[in-house]
Amino acid sequence: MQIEKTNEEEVKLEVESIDFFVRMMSILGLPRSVGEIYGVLYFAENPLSMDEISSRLKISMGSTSQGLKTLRSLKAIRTSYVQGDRKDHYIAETEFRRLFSNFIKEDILPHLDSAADRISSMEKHVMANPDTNQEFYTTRIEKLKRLTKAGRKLLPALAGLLKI
Amino acid sequence: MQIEKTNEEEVKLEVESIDFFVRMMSILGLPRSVGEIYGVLYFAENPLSMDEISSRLKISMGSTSQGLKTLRSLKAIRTSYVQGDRKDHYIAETEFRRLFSNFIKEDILPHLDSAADRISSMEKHVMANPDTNQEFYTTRIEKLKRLTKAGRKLLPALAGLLKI
DNA sequence: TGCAATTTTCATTTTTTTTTGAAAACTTTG
DNA sequence: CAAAGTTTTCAAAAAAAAATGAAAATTGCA
Repeated sequence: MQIEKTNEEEVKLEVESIDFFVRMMSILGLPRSVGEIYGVLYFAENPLSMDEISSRLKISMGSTSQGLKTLRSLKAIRTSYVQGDRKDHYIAETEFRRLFSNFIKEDILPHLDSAADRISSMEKHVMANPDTNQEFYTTRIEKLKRLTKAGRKLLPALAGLLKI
Repeated sequence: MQIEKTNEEEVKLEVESIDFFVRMMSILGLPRSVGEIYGVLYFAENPLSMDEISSRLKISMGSTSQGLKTLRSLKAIRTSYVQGDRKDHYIAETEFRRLFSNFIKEDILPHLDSAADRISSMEKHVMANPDTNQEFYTTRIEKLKRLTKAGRKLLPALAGLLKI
């Protein structure tokens, strides 16, 4: 059984942490609950179980389970075995570099892949239509190609630049 | 008066373009209509007026006006004067480098600023509470500082790396 | 194995975001 | 300067996203 958080300042710290990560995650387009959960775990000295998280945040078990799933898939948290407790317990992964790299791989690159498909069908439409201003369209399509190519290179590299 | 788009392949190209940019903008958290408008303008050979955009996309003038406002504030489009027409006309800005740089400046950096405030109040709470595991908390706060500092440096530099 | 504890799923509800449409506010020019 | 054309604003409606909670599935232990 986890000891309750009683210290006033620790509670305030947790509140700030939650707020911080809610904002950060919202930049990445992740729902509020995901930020809240990560915020609680980030300053937790011990691994927390799902119902500890859910009751501290006063959010449902359903939301908590979903949020933990998202965070797990981003490898932003990991489970840790706790002696004599059969619940799963969670710890925040604090290597932001890896966290970002997973986010990019999982949430951004797939979009760039589908963008590539879209671009090649644009090319077909321009080819199929010889009597238009081909040069204009071709130039614009080239730009899109360069954009997605650059994105595909730059974004994964970005995480590597994070010296954190 | 604008000549109607009659060519079948051009219409298909426009549809792909709209789809492409709707997806791209949604990565950036921008609403569908913003992507649609940019998508129409990107492959337009001539500047388009607001009602041309709104009727091609079958969206209301209100949405169109809002979307154009957003795109203007990101400097993703610009107005162009058209002889003998009193409506405003719009052209897509196709330098993605500048577009990104504006997005980062406008939509990301402000969040990092408020993050900095949040971190300094975290520090106050840890200071105010001498009997806790100070080292643990201090280390985690340091990480957040490094993260936001890195973000503030890296993100604006990112746009510069886009050779587009 | 069977049972209680724990976690996940998912239809429904709630909340948030986006769009609409009509009125208000501008602008241009006759 | 007034009237028609154009654009913006904003309350209300619609759509999309997220949270709830209860039932179903899974898990671990006796």
